[in-house]
Amino acid sequence: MVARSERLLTLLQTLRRYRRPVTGTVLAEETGVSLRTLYRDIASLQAQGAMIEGEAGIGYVLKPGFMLPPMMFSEEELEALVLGSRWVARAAEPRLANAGADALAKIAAVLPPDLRDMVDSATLFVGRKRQDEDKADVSAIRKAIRLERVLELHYGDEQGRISRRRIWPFALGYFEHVRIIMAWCELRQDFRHFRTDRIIDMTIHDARYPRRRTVLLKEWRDTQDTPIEH
Amino acid sequence: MVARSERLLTLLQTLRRYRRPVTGTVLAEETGVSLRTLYRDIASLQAQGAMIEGEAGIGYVLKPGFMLPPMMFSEEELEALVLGSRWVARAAEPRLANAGADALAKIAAVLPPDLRDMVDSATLFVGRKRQDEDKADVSAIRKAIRLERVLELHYGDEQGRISRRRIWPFALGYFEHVRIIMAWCELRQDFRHFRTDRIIDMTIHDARYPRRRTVLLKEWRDTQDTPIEH
DNA sequence: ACGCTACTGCCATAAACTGTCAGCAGGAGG
DNA sequence: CCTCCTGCTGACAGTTTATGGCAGTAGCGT
Repeated sequence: MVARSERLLTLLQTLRRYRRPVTGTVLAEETGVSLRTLYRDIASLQAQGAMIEGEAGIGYVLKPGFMLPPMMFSEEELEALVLGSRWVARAAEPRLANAGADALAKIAAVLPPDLRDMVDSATLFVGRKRQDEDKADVSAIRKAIRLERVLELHYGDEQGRISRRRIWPFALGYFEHVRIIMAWCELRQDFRHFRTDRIIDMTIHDARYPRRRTVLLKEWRDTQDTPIEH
Repeated sequence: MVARSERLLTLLQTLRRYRRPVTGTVLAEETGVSLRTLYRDIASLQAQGAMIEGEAGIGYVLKPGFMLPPMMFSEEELEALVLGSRWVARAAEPRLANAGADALAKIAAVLPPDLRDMVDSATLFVGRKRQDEDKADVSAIRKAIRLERVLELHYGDEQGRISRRRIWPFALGYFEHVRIIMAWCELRQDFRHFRTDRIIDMTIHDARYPRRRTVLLKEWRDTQDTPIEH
């Protein structure tokens, strides 16, 4: 049942062990299969995206890199990967940054639609490492964003004035040592951001807010002078 | 030839579309296959690590998350993923940080040995985003590290004194706005770090340095008071 | 008790895979 | 130019595997 796919993985491993070109005959012997079948296996791997180069008179070479087998990631792990790749794409040297952007694009390409917009709304800012502890339940905020739920906040602003607001959160950002919720504020009828460490109390309403998170995100981006994405 | 694996992916997609439990009969119809075969397909997916839960009288539910199909990553893309995951593991909120560490472990687990030590030596520090432009060819440095080659530097120190050194580079780090090479310095017979923006000129020698990069890395870690890895 | 459903074993049939043989094409070396 | 080595494709038969239908067991909810 899994004989074939296992053999393909073995073939990749074998191919990676050699640095020099390897002839199909050798590969056929090592994988315990006929030459004809090996050619078909190579074709299968190439069809699946493996960067195998074959030249007549030379042999096969696997371009440097690695093929990840099918892997299960939880939603949070996926978010961590996306977030990390994006950070690399912004913060690293140009060459590595490009690699980060490519990796991100590859992952996003195979994501189903309902997870793909997480790539957009995962985070927008990047900052330093230390995080202050605050009482706001970040996973609850994340959940509210995912489910497009109205969030009611008791919020203290810069002058210490406490207000009560209903907001439509659509993204969560990291900036310096605080987390920031990007949201539409029902009170101000405009986009506002809220520092999670200034949240005194919060409630997630059952009601969905009347607009799509992705639309809010896009409109918010359009209001920005300097686009966040390159 | 790929009919089966494609069907399994379709099955995952279908399973993810529903939020509620779905009966096997429905899934069999949607994937165009008999009920018996569907049970076998489910078993295959579970064997490959998919978190599918089936309960008699209820149906099937896919636990939140996503199964990545086999994907080809270049060495640099892989490095970007590793680097990004590590950053998330260190810098993000605890919950996301754990997810980052988990994702990193999952990837490292399936990496062949020759790529796995890249997980260790990829980078050690994390800093802010802006990078100064400097003339040192970072990819060349990376290559010297990978091949364990002696690197000869014309290097200007803090006081502006120019020295010439042969070093054994074993890791490349990011710290604040500069990149730093971690290396064994032949001149000082000790571990030293070198800012890439202070490199005036450099040459990669053909000679390999006489020790293993991973050993140097481990020894250097042992000399640190505060361990870098958690 | 009843209906619904997940799950397993069995078996005949259909489909895919595999190996052998044959032939073509392109690079390396004489 | 020729020869050798190698990648690559097609055709065919033998083998393996996947599939579907059937029967039966067990768990969950009403």
